[in-house]
Order: sequence, then C-alpha cells, then structure tokens
Amino acid sequence: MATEESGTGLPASIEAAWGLRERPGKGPRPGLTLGRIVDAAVGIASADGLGAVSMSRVASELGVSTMSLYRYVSAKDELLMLMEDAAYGPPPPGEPGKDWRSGFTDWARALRTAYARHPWAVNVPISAPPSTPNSVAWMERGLACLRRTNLSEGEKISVLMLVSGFVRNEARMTFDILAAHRRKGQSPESAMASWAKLLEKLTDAEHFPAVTAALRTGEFETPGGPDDEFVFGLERILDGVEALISARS
Amino acid sequence: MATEESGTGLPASIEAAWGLRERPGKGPRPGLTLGRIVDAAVGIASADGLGAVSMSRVASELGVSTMSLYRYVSAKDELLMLMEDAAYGPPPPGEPGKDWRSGFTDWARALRTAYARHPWAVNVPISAPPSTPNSVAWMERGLACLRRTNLSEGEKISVLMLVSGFVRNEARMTFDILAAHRRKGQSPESAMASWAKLLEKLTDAEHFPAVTAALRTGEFETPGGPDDEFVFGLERILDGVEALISARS
DNA sequence: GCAGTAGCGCGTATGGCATACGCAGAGAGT
DNA sequence: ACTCTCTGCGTATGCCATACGCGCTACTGC
Repeated sequence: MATEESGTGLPASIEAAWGLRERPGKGPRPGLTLGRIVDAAVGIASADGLGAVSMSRVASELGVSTMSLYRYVSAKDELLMLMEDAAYGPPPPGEPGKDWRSGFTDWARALRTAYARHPWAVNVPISAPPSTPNSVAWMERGLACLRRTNLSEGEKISVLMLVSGFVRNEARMTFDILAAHRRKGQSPESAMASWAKLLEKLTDAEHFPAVTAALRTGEFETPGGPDDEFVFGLERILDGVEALISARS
Repeated sequence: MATEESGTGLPASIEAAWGLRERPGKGPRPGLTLGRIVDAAVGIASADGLGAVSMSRVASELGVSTMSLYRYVSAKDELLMLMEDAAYGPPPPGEPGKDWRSGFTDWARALRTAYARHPWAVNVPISAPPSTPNSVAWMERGLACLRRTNLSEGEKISVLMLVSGFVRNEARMTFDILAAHRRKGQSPESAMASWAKLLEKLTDAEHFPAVTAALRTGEFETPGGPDDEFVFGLERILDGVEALISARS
C-alpha cells in the first residue's frame, strides 16, 4: 500500500514533504519532484483559480503525462494539501521582545497576508487538522506568542484555532466574494453597496425591521473596506482573550 | 435572458424562492416545483454527503430526466444556494425579554444546531453575501438581538458577520473533520488523540518547543469535546463585544 | 373555435474530470 | 547476467455539468 508508511498514518506524499522517506535507489531515476509538481499546480491556481487545477492541466504544464503525477501523489487531495502548505510558506520569525497581543496580532496579519497572496488557498477543503510542515510551523509560531501568558496549554490551542479560523474565514469572505463580484463585471468596491440595494428591494420594514433600520443609516455604503472588517473582528477576539487572561491573574 | 428579472440581479430561481415571480399561465403546467427539487437534493446530501448531489442523481430521485431540472434552476450553484437556505430553515423566534448577550448566544447556538442537522451545508461554496430568504431572516433575528445595544448599525453588522462566520467555521471543523476521521475507520472521539500522536512523531523539542510543550501536558487527549471548543470561542468573542459595548457607555 | 406562442420535458452530444490497470523499459543489487 | 523494483505513460471507465434543439402542451388573442 503506497498510502502509508513509518506508521504516521500520513499519506506518502505528505511524509515526503516532511523530508522523511529516502529514495530506495532501485528503479529508474524519477524525472520529477514533488516540489516541481506543487509549484506547477500553485502557478495554475494563482493564474486561473483553484478550479483550474486538474491533474491533466498540471501534467501538461510540466510536459509529462497525466498519470505520471500519480507516482508522486496518490490522489488529488494530497496535491491540494501540499499546495495549501506551499501557500502558507514558512511563518515570519516573530520579534521576541513583544507582548503576547502585539506578537499575536502580527502573526494573524501575516497569515492574512499569506491568504491574500494565494486567495485560492482558502478553498482547499480541510479534511484533517494541520499536519503539513508549514501548517505546523505556523502553529508553533502562534503558540510561541502565547507562551508567557497564564493560559493553559489547552486554552492556548483553543485560542489559536479561534484566531486562525477567523483569519481563514475572513479571508474567504473577502477574497472570494470580491472575486465573484469582479467576475460578474462589477467593481469590487461596489460589492457592499449592491448588496444593500438588493436587500432594500427584498425586505420591508414590517418583516425585517432591524435590517431596514441598518439599511436606513446608509452604513452599508461606507463599510471602510474589508481591511477594517478584519481589524474589527481581530480586535474583538483579542479583547475577549485578554479578558480571560486578566481574569486568571 | 433567464438569469435576471425585476432588476434584483438575483438568479431567477432565487427570486422564485422569495415568492416573487408569478406563473405566466402560458405553456404546459410544470410537473415539478423548485421545492421538490430542493427537497430531493437535500435528502441526497443528508444521506450521502454534498458530493453525492449531482444533477442526474437529483433528477433520477425525482423520476425525471436530468435536463428537466434546468427549467427550474439555471445552474447547479443556484440549487446549492437553495439547499443551503433550506438547511438553515426559518430562525427561532427569540425571547423578547432577554438581554443582548443571552439572546445572541441562543441565536448562535441555534445556528450551530442548524449546521449540525445539515453538516453538508458548511461545504456549500459562498460566492455572495446572504441573499436567500432564510439567510436574511436569520440576519434579521441576529440584528434584533443587538437592537438595544449602543453599537452603530455598521458595528452590529460586523458583529453579526464575526459570530456567524465563527459558527460556520467551527461547525465545519467539527463536523467535517470528524466525518473524515470516521470515514477512515477511526472513532470520532479519537480524532484529537491521534492528531497528538501524529504531531509527537513529526515534531521535536528543538524546532517545535511550543508544540512539544503543549503535547507534553496531554491536554490534546482530553479536549472536552467539540462542544466545549464552540462554547469557549463564542464566550471569548462575546466578551470582546461586551468590552466594546461597555467602552461606549 | 382556431392560430400563435411561450413554457415544458427530455434525448443527444460535448468536453471536461479523477483515476484504475497494466505494460515496457530503466537500472541497481546480486 | 539476472532479477526485481520503480519509472513514465497509453488506454479505458465511469463520472460530471450543461448547450442545443425537437416535439408537445395549453393558454391568449382573434
């Protein structure tokens, strides 16, 4: 069975990404590397979106046949996992002098930047907790920011999941919806405004008083942009975490 | 063009879901309804997952040909939007006497319950802000919980997005990863534990000190279950919102 | 009552997709 | 030199969404 080895339970290609797995010097030399395959797939996704990534497209980009790829990757979702890992890249180092909150804010912003650079990454389906090299490295960096707090280890992990989930979700909303809006020929800036217009047509004050009230203030039209939405959410969450930390001391 | 009408910019089938669109008594009586199609699709998704929902499968479930469905829905993603809307269902009424926080907590828990009933719904790709009847009704209810706070309308919407995004993301993690784990033949309870085992094999104390420290406490093994994770995250976020509300008064 | 016409169901066809299977040749270890 | 494993890949299967156009239905205006 090519899907397991060394008892990690991980797919073979993911083990290869961790640098386990030596070449058994038997048959012909491989003409490809996992890295080249992943790079080609990432290039396609960056150019034409995740939907354009097909095994045959990746293969033809590399000048090989479709089925050759299956010598390196046992299924397409392994390739997707590796693409996501490549999208994250190694986490930024992090400055040791900083308090947990500003360090963690940097971490979250850096993660968001990674998604901004590779918007397709938010659409990779997640079927397992983080287990690729860069994912775990990001997790390590995030936990390191929380090291000096009085949170329990379990709480640190919960906070990490909470914030990374927020960043991912926020990135998805932002980059995905804006991209879809652009695809429909509208300018990305007009997304909120045309949503408001739509809701005005669909809702009436009797059945939707709260929505109507929100629409009346016109604040849909001046949302301040997606970046403000990100900052707002992150600040709220970190305020909540800070409250927990304070309650502990 | 069948994709637009009445200037809402909405797909025809979504307008139909809003109850706009009268039948122009011209041609033969339709043999199907949008509702029956959506119900069939939901049934398939509930039984075999979202991936099992194909136009031909839905059609054969209804005893009609594949292409008949396209008289009611102009593309598969419209069907998916309608399925998602059906998964939410109408929001619970909400008790008027409650303060914002407990009302909003109820709202979030109810939303999570809706996802728990239809785990496939978290995998419906989002390409637009909420614009189906039940989505907007849930939004109305959520905003109503925040009515008596001193937040601006824009902030209320931001808070709503923050919390609904959290619920969706948390549901995805929980139900999706557990389902994948179950599919691999493992018991859902062992998911966290086997992740910990995996990380122990992949990380060393030199390169991953924080992860190693977290693993050493053994808190991975006793995570308290996904429900605790949900409650923890929600409490943190609401603490943050509460801090904002207090700062305003 | 009758023609026109819009809406309906559906058969057929196109062009994608992931991937199972097995073959031919490479090349290291014996 | 022989064997055995690993390589690349051609072929084939069975999915998928959906464009197009035909024959039919049943209501509207005459």
